[in-house]
Amino acid sequence: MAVGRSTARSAAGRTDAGRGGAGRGAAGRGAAGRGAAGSVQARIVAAAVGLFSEQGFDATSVQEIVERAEVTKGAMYHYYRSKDDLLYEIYHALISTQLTDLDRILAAGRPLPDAIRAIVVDLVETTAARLEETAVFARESHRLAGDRMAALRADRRRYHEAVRDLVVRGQKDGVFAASASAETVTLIVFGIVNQLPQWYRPDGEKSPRQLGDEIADFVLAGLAG
Amino acid sequence: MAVGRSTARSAAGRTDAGRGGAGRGAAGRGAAGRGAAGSVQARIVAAAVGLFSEQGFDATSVQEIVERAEVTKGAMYHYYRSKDDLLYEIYHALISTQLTDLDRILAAGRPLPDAIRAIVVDLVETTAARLEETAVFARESHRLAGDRMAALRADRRRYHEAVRDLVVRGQKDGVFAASASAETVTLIVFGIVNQLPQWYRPDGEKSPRQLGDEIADFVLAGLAG
Amino acid sequence: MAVGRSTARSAAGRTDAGRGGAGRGAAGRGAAGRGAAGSVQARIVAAAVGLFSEQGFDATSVQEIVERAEVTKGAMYHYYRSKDDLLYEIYHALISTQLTDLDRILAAGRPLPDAIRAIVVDLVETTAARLEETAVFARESHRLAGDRMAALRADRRRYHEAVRDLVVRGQKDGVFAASASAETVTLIVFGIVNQLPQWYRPDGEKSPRQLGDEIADFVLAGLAG
Amino acid sequence: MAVGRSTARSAAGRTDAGRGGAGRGAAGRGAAGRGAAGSVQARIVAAAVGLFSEQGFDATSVQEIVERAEVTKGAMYHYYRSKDDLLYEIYHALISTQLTDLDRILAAGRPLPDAIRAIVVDLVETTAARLEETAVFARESHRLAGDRMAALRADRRRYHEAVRDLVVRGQKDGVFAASASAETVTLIVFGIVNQLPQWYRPDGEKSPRQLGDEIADFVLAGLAG
DNA sequence: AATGAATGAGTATTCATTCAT
DNA sequence: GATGAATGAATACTCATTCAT
Repeated sequence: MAVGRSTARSAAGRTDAGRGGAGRGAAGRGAAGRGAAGSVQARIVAAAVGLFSEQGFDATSVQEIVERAEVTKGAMYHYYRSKDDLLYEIYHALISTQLTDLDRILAAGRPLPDAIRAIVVDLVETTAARLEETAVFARESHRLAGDRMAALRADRRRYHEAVRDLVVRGQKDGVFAASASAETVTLIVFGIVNQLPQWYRPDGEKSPRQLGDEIADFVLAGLAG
Repeated sequence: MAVGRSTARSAAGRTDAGRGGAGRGAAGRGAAGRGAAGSVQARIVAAAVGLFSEQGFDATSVQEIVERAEVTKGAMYHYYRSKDDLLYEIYHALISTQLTDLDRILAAGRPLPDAIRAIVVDLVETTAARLEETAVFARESHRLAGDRMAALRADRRRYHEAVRDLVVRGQKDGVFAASASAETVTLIVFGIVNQLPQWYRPDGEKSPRQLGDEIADFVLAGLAG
Repeated sequence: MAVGRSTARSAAGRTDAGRGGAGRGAAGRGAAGRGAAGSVQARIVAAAVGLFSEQGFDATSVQEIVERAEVTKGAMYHYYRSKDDLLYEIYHALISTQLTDLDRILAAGRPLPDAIRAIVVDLVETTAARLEETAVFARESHRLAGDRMAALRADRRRYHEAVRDLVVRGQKDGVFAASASAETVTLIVFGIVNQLPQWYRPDGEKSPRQLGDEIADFVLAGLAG
Repeated sequence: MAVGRSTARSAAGRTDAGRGGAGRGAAGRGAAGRGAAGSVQARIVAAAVGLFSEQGFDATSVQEIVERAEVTKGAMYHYYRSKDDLLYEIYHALISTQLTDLDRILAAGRPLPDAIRAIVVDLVETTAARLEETAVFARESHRLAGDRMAALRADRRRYHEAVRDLVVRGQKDGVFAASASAETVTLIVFGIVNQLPQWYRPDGEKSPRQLGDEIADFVLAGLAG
């Protein structure tokens, strides 16, 4: 759904509101006539996420994307200006969700260790729910360079600094040990999350919640020194 | 030097050994005639590592590699069968070094926490010394899939299992807490190392040794529970 | 106005006449709602002329035309069958005006040198007033080849032959020298006019009238031998 | 031949000297195996000139060029960086020849009317010999805009100014009348030449020399006032 | 040991146009 | 009268690789 919202930015103006509601259950001839579900935009983004995560951005051709999405190339370029634009949508959707969660957790004003645990668990859970997006993001993060991506870089930095500040406060208050610098610990935490798609398997025995707790245990124990 | 050894493996059949000992003397001429230092092979691999780490494997053209290496395309294909072959060399050189170090550390038979620390510090140090190789490795690891890369996959798994076994033994002996599973902890450790190229800057204030100790502190504290 | 008349000819069947007289009043609404002046058709043709003259026909996309005209693509295809159709309108409007002027001049029955001067001055003046149209015409004249353009080719030939006949008569009467053939002189005159858009600048110091006289002086001196 | 020389600029280094001479009569397997004559570069340029003059630069696809040249697309891009590069070569070859001729004529130091006649005749003759190149040049001259073309713009301006200066001197000396400005006359002369490809037919009854003299007669008569 | 010409399949993107609404 | 989604063929250009020399 967040995807739908964000794609509207590059689509010619038609938002989800214009589609989903009542009275228009058929969602257009095109969608109904295809095997795949969802709007044209959603199908394109889903196909792109899947392929980018499997093969990498450069190794994925636009041809492959439109074939998997069962859409013509022209249709794709009707909604997205370029292949890069598609990547932007993917990044944007992922970061937006996580930032919203972060703000909610910070607003709750819990004790530091609880806040850290909540953040780690949320990161692990949202990442587990969006393994492919995270894989793409981690692998192609150098593409955040252009002007287009400036807002996303800022979002990412805000998340990073929020976590680091929590660690700093904990070290000042004596709740956390200072053996490792707050910056290093923060980088470690994001490093762990970014690597998750490399090894976490959703069909494994551990639930995302369990894994999140396990990682939070480890991180908090490390912070306790 | 390790690079030199490994490239012989992939030379298209006309390896040094195949040419007979006599021709050896001429090898230096090409290198001396160019502005850059090192043998032709070394220059090619160095150029490839640099470009792969900056732009990714797919985004790097053979043309770019030979231009940076100041070598003709024909020359490159004289030494390497393909662009993939170049990637193999890079992986091989990195894994070989780290496995050799691992064996040395294990052979020393130190107490478990010391061994873990030694491994983490060594990984951080060798990674800091080969940031680009590690960046390539982490990013393009899915390319280990083919037959060609089977040996490398096995090496990597051996390293992984050695570390996990140390953790398991520590948990059995009660030296380490069991709150996080040995497998998860191991994956976390390699995750941290693989992410290092994303944020470690060699010109920063921390030496690799310091950083290695800091990370080892964190990991051991996490293991201590 | 000439444009307005001619476009009716190419409208896809739903011309004003076809719609019935009643609907006429609404025609102004669209124009008033936009920033640009003029009817939708006039805006489209003006945009096309400008772009074709700046970039050439092939280098101009329909998208660019409708953007400059502040019109949707669908609207454009409502009025014009194709991009070629637009070119036809431009040619048609230009040639019609000039042929009308020619007939007026010929009908006046002045002495030969005066008639030649009047024609040259008129050509220079109407060309200066429609520099862009002339630029398009001169550059894309090979597109007059198709069936569609047959009438325009005939018009052009009539103009050419009228001028040549004047020269022939002058040479027979001894008013003009015969050093250069009448055909060559005629081609030279049209060549000069067709090239005008390449160098005549409306904001320069010479008025079209002055320039026309200067060129007529030159041509008549050449004819005088 | 001039074409061959100029293309060497963008070819990888192999000049005509490396081909044409003795001992290599076969001119390479590729050339001998094809129906068309000449080196790969010459065939490509010839095909491009022909198509550009027939259809225009934009209307001509690279595919068409390589098909007519009986060359693969890759081969074309081996020798020319882009389609624009091809245009540059065509312009360059044409302008170079004409400038060389101009310098020879100016160096002869003949009386003004004779010099003007020599220039006009030479322009008409070289243009008649390179009708297609001139057609392309006249039609696509707006492409001289980019940085790449700066040298060509300068050459063209030099030619223009040389002719204008001759006219100015003639007017000062009283050899030529001043009814039309020197600048206008110069523009007229080049206008006539640029338009030549539109109507001159090499299979017609007039030889280039005859036509050149006829045009020179007309121009000199115009100048005499 | 090394060159550079040549290949041909593949790339992302743009195009004029159609059509249901 | 006008919209905008959708098409599919065409575009210029790049690629890793081969091969005769």
